[in-house]
Parts: sequence; structure tokens; C-alpha cells
Amino acid sequence: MQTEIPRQSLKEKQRREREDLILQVAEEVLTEKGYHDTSMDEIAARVGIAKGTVYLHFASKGDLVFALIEREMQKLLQFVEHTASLPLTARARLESILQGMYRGMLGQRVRLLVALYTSPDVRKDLPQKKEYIHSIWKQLSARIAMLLEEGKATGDFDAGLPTPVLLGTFFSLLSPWEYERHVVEEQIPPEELVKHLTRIYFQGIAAD
Amino acid sequence: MQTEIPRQSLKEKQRREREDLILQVAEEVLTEKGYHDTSMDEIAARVGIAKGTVYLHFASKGDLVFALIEREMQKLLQFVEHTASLPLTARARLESILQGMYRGMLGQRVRLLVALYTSPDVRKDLPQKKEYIHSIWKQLSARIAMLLEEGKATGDFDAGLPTPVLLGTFFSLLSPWEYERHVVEEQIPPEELVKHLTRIYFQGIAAD
Amino acid sequence: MQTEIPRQSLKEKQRREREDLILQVAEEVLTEKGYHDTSMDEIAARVGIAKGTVYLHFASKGDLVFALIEREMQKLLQFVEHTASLPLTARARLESILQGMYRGMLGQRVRLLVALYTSPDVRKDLPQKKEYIHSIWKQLSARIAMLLEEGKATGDFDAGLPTPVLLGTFFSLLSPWEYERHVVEEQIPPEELVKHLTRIYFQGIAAD
Amino acid sequence: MQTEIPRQSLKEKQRREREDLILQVAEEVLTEKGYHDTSMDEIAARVGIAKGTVYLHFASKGDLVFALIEREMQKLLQFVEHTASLPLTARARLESILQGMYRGMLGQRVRLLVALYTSPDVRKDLPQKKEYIHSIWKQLSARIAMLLEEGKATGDFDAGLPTPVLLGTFFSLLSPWEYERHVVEEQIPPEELVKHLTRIYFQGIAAD
DNA sequence: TATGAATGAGCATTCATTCAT
DNA sequence: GATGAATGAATGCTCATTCAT
Repeated sequence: MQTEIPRQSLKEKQRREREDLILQVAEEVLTEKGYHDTSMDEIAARVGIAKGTVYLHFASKGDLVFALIEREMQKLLQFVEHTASLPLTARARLESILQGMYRGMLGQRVRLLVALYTSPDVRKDLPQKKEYIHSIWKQLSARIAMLLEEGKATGDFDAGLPTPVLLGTFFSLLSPWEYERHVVEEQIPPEELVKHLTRIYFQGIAAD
Repeated sequence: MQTEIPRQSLKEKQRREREDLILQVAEEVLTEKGYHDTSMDEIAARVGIAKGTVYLHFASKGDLVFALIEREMQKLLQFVEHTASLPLTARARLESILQGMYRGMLGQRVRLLVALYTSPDVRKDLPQKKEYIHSIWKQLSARIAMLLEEGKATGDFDAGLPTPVLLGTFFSLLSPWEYERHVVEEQIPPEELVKHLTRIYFQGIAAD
Repeated sequence: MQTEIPRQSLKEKQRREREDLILQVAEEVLTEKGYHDTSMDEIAARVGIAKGTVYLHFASKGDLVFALIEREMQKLLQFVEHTASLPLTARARLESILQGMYRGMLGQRVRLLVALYTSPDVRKDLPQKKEYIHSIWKQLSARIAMLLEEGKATGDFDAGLPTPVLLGTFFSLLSPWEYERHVVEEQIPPEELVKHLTRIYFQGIAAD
Repeated sequence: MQTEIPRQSLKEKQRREREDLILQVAEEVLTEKGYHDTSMDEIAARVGIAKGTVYLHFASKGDLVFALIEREMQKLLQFVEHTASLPLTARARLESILQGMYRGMLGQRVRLLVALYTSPDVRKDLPQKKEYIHSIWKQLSARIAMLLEEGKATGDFDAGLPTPVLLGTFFSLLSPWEYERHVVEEQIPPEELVKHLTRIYFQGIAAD
């Protein structure tokens, strides 16, 4: 029956919408309060549904957070892969990525992502569940590492610096605390900040 | 009574010693388990005193952690002030500071300090209690900022880069996650890592 | 309309079949997991229908279990009545009943029945719902009591023993825990066990 | 210091008293409501202490129940060992045991013990914790089995009946449901009941 | 002062039951 | 009728904090 398909996908669509809503609210609360001070009760209340309903979508608080991390990493990966495929120099593409990660919604999400992913509370549950997340992370790292090596090959970046170190330093520019210190506390516009960081990073890793 | 004074200070000395012991143990447990999984019970048990006694020294778990942060920051400040006063170029002194912060005991403590100070659980209590911590932090920042500005003045560092940004970038090199990723997971010797970071940072901020 | 009747009874038949299926599955799950660890979800899932549908047949989990108890008691009653009407001595008929209750499918069901009927979780709801169950139970007891009294009349069983006690002792031979202890744990064949129990019981109640 | 010892034992005494009180209340509630419908909240409330305090004595609900089972089994074992050592015939001692198990406080506790020990909810946690309980149970069984074999040796009991079967049948006389049926519902005095059961059992197992 | 038993608010999770579609 | 998503009360357990001794 044809009607079955749309009906199915309607329900499925609603389900996905609700799931998105939960994730969105969880994102808010987690950003405000951190992992431990975020309760399932509060998430449910803010979404306007019963606590049990949250459990229809996510088997546990940990799973909810992992789903969030996964989703955000996925989005980030898409952005990175898109940007990495533009017809620009390796450095220009890396700059674009850096800028993107500091800007607007994506930037905010990247900061939550980093905050969660580096939180001890969350990391202790990772081992069991990280498989998929780890694979996204690997792809993400690999894509940026590729750009870094491209830059080395063209003589733009110093080939004497190990790629993992270049990669790590690149990510450390994204620390949410950096952002908070500069943008929130010192009122520096993010564009200004990212401009300086870009300058420091790329001059820092340039071949002599 | 004159005897009161030594007796007082004896007691006071014992008190301080105990307080130090508590902080030392808290440092261990917090490093092992993170903020939430560290319980007052475990700290007391490891110190070998009653839980109530811990509360005679620190009014709350948060206070204990703040005292720890304070103490570690104090030590860090001493190290920074000592190093900053050596008869070397600004850059050489900054390099020494960076190296020191990655090395041994101090390095480990700096990592705990950063981890705690950037944890949402801890930060949410900061506003009320941060006064003293903030003042140490200001001194620390000020001392390093001074070196950075000295470097700008001698033309070693690019005067076009705002000092707060230079400072923030300097601190972001200390991220415990960087350390874990490189030293723990990828088995890079810390000296090797700090050498590369130094290279990147100082070439990055060098005047053209 | 005459056609109404067969259509009605067709529906009615399907309804009964489904109800039987639910009861059958409930029997399985209850045997495996006990009352509390049996969820309506699992029953519905194993039957292959929606949870709500189960509630169209049974108003509550308790009702479902009572219906099951009722059905099993009904079957047991049929078996007892059938056996009690055979042209044998009272003792021989009681022996047949005892053997039947230990054997195969019926034995398994009797054990579930006893386990459920003696479970506090189930008993607490009995007062309101037991009416029908009680009436079956009365019939069952009455039928066996009749045999016991027949035996007393023929001088086979000791008339000095009150029939309720004889009855109770008869039923206590069916304890599922007895069964588990002997047959499951000690690997005694059920036939062997029932032989000994028969011996003990009938010699025990024999007139001097 | 001498005062240390009484102070210690005073606290220890209070602790034991409280623990006994908790167990006593738990006994009541469990008897009334069964395992699942007994909540830690209710136990604490009835004792008049906070829920957390219960957890100072018993690590979990399961542990509390096992402690209760253990305690009751222990008492039962003592009673059995005491009675088994009296200078009477094996049969007389077994009769005394049976009578004791039906009488008063001990009888009530034995009934709870049997109800708990045979409850599926409790049994499913047994495997991990049963060691000690199992050992008491083994002692209990062994002591009674010894009497049964003594009786066989003196020609009082039929040597053709396997001891495990005699043992199982002996215990099945204690079924709490038997008790309820006869004593509670039919108002038979327990002494009367136990007299008949004794008669049935011992005549049942007598050698020809 | 030191103790550690007692507290109780807080939280994740489960599951029988309901009801809109 | 049939469905299964939604509900929310119920419960076991933790742990920072307090306070009588």
C-alpha cells in the first residue's frame, strides 16, 4: 500500500524532529550547566515532554550525550570535508576551517563538543561506546592531517614538525576557554581573534 | 602569656601541615578521578582522618578544590616570577617557563590546575569565590604579559598582536588534552613535544 | 440478521484464539522470569502484537495473571475430575492424580500455578479478584476431598486425620521447590521421585 | 585506655541494636508486602531513620534481605543443632524440630525464611551472595539428614527411601502456604496441625 | 578539636497504564 | 479494533554536609 510509506515516514519524521529537539535542548542545558548538573528531568521539562519519553529516544543519559557528540562531530566532519575539497591552497583551506570553527552556531557547537569530549565524566564512558565516535574523529583528524601534509609537500609548512603535533596545535586553538577568555571576557570580536590565531599558527608552522 | 605564642604557632603549624596533607591527597584523587568522582569520603580515608575533620579545614568540597587551585597557582606564580627574573632575553625566559610547565611534578600540577579551572562543575562556583584566585591569576598573567611586552619592545615579538591574544595562545599550549594525546597516547617524549611547541609559538609570534 | 451470528462468533473465535496465545506466551515468560521480571512489553513483543492490544484482552497485568491462573486451574480441574471418575479405588485415583501433576506439560503448569498462586505479589491482589478462582479452587479441593473421604470410608485412609489436613499435605507434595531441588539439582527422575512421594503419603495416611 | 573498650563496645552495641531493629522492621514489612513491594523508604520510615542510614548498615536492598535470611537461618540452625543433640531417639528429635518450626516466633520466621528463600526475585541474586547462606543451609540439611539416617540405621525409617527425598518431604511440611491455609483460614490450632503432620510423615517414612 | 554516624535532597532509570491516531 | 508513543509515579542508591558526642 502506498499510503503506508508516507505514514511511516511521517511518524519517522516526527520522531526525528523530536529527537532533534531533545538534542537541541540537551545542547543548551549542557552548555549552561555541564554534564553532571544537567539532569534528565530538566531536559524533559524544557522540551515539554515526560522524562520517560526521553528514554524512548536515548537509552541513558550517557547515550544522549554521546548522540549529541556524534551529531556535532558529524556536522563538523561535513564542514571540514567540504572545506578541504575547495580549490585552494592547503593553507587557505586550513584557514577557512579555523575560521568556520570559530564562527556562529558551528563555533558554539564546536566549543560544546570540545568541552564534552574532554570532560573526565564523559571520557570514562567512552571506551565502551566510542567506536563510532572514534571513527568520525579519525576521519576528521585524517582529513586535516592530509591538508597539513599537503602543505609540507608544497614547502609551505615545516616538514620537520611531526604532523600529530601540528594537528594537536591546530585543535588547541579551538579551546573553548580561549574563546571565553577573549571573546566573552575581553570583548574581542571573534573575527579579530581568529585572524591573530591564524597569523600565529601559520607563521609558526611555516618552513623557514 | 608568652608561652601562648609558641603553643599557638605549634598548633597552627600542625594545622597547616594537616591542611597541606589534605590538599596533597586531594590533588592525587582529583588527578585520578576528576572532580565528580572524587568524594570527601575518599579524601578523608586516604589522609587517615575523619570526614568531619576535612570540613574543619575546608567549608565545602568546592572550597577545598579552590584552595587547591589557589595553592597550585601560587606555586606556579612563584616559578614564573623566579624564571621571569633571570638575566635572559624575554624569549629565553618564556621558553624556560614553557619548558617548566611541561616538566615533571610541576607539569602534572599545571595540568590538574588547568583541568580543574576549566571544568564547568568548578567554574559554576567561581563567581563567589574567585576573588583571591583571580588576583593570583592576574599576577600570573601580568608577569607573562610583561615578558611578552618586553619581547615586543625589543622587536622579537610582533607588536601588532594584542598581548591578551599572545597570552591566551601561550596558555593554550598547556592543555592537558594536548599532553595526553601526544605524550600518553602517541608516546612522544615531553621534551620533544615542548621543543616543537616552542618552535611553533615563538616563530608564530615573531615580528616579520 | 442471521449472518451476524457466525460473523460475531468468527470474531469471537479469533478473539479467543488471540487471548489463548497471549496466555500461552505469558505462561512461558512467567515460567522463565517470575512475576516481576515479566513485563507487558515482553509478552506483547513475543506474541507479536502491540502492548495496547494486550490491554484490550486483560485490564491489567494482574488480571492477565489471574486469567492464566484461572485457565490452568480449570485444566487441572478437568484432569482431576476425569481421573477421579475412573473405575479404580480412591487411592489408585489419587495416585494417578499425583503422578499426572508431576508429569510433563501438566506438571510444568502445575508448578507455575503453585508458584504464582503462592507469590505475595500476586496474592495481594487476590482478595478483589479471587471469586472465580476461588470457586474453581473449591471444586478442585472438593473433588480431591471426596476421594480422600471415600478412602476413609473404605478404611484405606485413617479417619482420624481431618480431611483438610490430608488435602493440604497432598498439595504440599507439589511444591515447585521440591521439584527443583530433586529433579533439577539432584537429577532424580521425576518418576522415581513421585514413586517415593506416593509411598510416603499413602503409607502416612493409611489407617493403622 | 580502659574507657576505650566500653566506648567502642557501646557504639558497637548501639550499632548492632540498630541493625537488629532494621532487620526486625524489614521482617515485618517483607512479611506484609513481599520483596518487591517493600521499599527502602518504607523500612527507613518505619524504623524512624533516614534512608541513607539503612545503607550504612546494608549495602543494598538485596544485601539487607540476605542478611535477614542469614540471621534467620542461623537461628534456625542453632535450634536444630540444639534439638538434634538431645538424648532422644532420632524420631523424637525430628518431631521436636518439626514442632519448634511451627511454633510461635520461630515458626513465623521460618515461614518468612521459606517465602523469601523460594522467591524468584531473591533467588536470582543468590548465585553471587549465597556462599555463606548456602553453607548454613548445608549444615542445616546435613544435621537433619544425619537424624534421618540414624533413624534408618535403627530400623525406624525405611532405608529404601533416599535421604534427599526424606529431607525434601520434611521441609515441604513447613510450607508457609500450608500454614496459612490451615491455621489462618481454617482456624486449626497449630499444635493440632503439627500433630497430624507428624503422624503422616513418620508413619509415611516408617520401615514396613 | 576530632569524629563518623546520620541526614535527605537529588538523580537515573523502569514499567504498568493510557489514549490519540 | 489495533497501535505504540507518551506518561509519570515509584524506587534504589549516592554523597556533600551537619552535629551530637
